[in-house]
Amino acid sequence: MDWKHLQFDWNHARAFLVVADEGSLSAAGRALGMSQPTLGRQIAGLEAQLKVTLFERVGKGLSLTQSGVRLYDYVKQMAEAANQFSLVAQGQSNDVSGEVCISLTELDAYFRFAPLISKFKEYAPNIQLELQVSNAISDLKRREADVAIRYQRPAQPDLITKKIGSEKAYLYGHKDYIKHFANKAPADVSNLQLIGFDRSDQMKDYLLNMDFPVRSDQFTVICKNQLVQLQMILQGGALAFLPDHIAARYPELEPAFVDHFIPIELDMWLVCHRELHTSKKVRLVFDFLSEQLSA
Amino acid sequence: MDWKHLQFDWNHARAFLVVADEGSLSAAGRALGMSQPTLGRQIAGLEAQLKVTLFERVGKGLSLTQSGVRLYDYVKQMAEAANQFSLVAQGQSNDVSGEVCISLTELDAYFRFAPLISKFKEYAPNIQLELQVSNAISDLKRREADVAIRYQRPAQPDLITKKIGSEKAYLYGHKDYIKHFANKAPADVSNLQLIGFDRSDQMKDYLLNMDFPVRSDQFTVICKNQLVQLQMILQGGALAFLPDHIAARYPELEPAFVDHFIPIELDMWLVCHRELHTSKKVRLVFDFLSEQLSA
DNA sequence: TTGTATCTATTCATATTTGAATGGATCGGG
DNA sequence: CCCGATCCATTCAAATATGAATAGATACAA
Repeated sequence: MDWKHLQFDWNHARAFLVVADEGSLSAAGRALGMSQPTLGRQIAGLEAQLKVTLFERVGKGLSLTQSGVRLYDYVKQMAEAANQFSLVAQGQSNDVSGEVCISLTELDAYFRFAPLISKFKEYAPNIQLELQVSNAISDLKRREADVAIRYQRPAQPDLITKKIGSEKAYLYGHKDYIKHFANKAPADVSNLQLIGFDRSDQMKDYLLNMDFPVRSDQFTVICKNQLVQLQMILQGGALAFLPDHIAARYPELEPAFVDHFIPIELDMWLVCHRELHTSKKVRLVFDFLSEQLSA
Repeated sequence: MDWKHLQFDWNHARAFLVVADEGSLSAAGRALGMSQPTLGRQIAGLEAQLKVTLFERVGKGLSLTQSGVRLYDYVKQMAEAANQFSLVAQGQSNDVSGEVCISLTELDAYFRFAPLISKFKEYAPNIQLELQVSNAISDLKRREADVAIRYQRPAQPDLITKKIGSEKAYLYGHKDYIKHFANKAPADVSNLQLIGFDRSDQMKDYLLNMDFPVRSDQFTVICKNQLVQLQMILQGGALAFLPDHIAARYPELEPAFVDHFIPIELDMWLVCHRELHTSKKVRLVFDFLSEQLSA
């Protein structure tokens, strides 16, 4: 490696970037938490060392010279790398350690989160994660979990929420089962077998609304565990609600009555207690999930 | 832009990179022109600020921790951007100014150099270039030119040379002319018309060596100017030597007797006087040409 | 084992960098 | 036109970073 060209003051390069972006020494000083004279001297120092005039002092404020413009991109690149450096370093930091509890559904834990664990381990080796896998909405205020992936925006105003995606849920079934009533309208199929979440009539009502003549006795199995539901419809003989991106992983699954069916729109929310947003470890997990799950 | 993550000491990041690469504080100190205690403190400072242990002090020398390895790539990226920054800055530098004289052939000036002028203007706005366009080998020792593009490696040991490519020269002609003796051997074509460089027998001897029965009277035109030669063979009715990459720009040109012809191999050299290699402006031009012309 | 070479860590005097305070300049609005 | 706000440049004392010197540790070879 050739170090000759790295021997200018890198902090001066940062000063250059921030001053260029902020448009004035004072603003840059505020942005970086340094004083205006310091920034001024750093710019002057860089200009002197490079023998390049970077800014034109035009009355109030500074503006980039042509050379400055040409050089800007490179400090920008430096800054982007520096930013990454700092972010990753924060994850590696020794004082970001401890447990963080995440509440999520079986499907998310199984399909979305499981593939991320090794990445997370690299990202923050000192954090242990505890997964609370259930469809029950855990109470973040009581610290049953630190971060949750939810499909309803929580009403409490003191929770921090971030929408990280949306998906559609259809009635899915094995294609061998689906083809029995291909091209038929739901009303023409009498003894459809369904798998329900619970004993509430929520799912039944939703289907009735779309002119699906559903009777309670058609719910062969009631099961809250979505992974089990999935396994059951893979065997054939019944339909269940499933998010599209999950069903897409199984080529043998097909949506039923696509032409007559209005999919359930589900927004995916990342939720976090406001206080915990000041905790480094929780913020790290929150940011990690936000980055990894936003498609 | 978010400046929060840029507020660590960028020079410390540089220290991290160099120490990681050199393997010891002392070596890094030498490489960077700083003292070993300074590097040691910079590393310690960075570790303290990030709260990440970057190195394990293992007896003599330091070795990266897992976190250090993970962070290395980012400082590497910073350094690459910094390197670019410095290189471009050097070109923009006010004290890199003046004239630089380049000696090159007509073909190179016309085809290779002309497309680079605007790029060079950006690269080093304060340098004026003087082109010495001729096939005559200008005497670099007498400063007839500062940098030369040559097709023979100069014998003088006090010249700096760098091979920047190689090309092959064939006998080219207009395809309408070529097709008159397509599939014929050179010996079967009696009155081939050729364009020669000069009155020496160099070209004739070369052809005779390959069993081309060439007579002096077949050299219809003698002309040192290769651009003129090119224009002439484009009109048809004669053949001339031409480097392949130039001929490739003209679809109407085709090489003659490809099966019987051993192309002339030409190595392309960038040549510079040794003393001048200490001159910033000349070094800049030399590096620019070297980078732009090496295919 | 001992000697040599090379490394890191520490000390301390020096050099550099920093920010608060201040003065002077410029812009925009009454 | 003046006033207030905001900017940059300068000054100077304080904080910080630096290198030479030195001490202690480690590896390697005779």
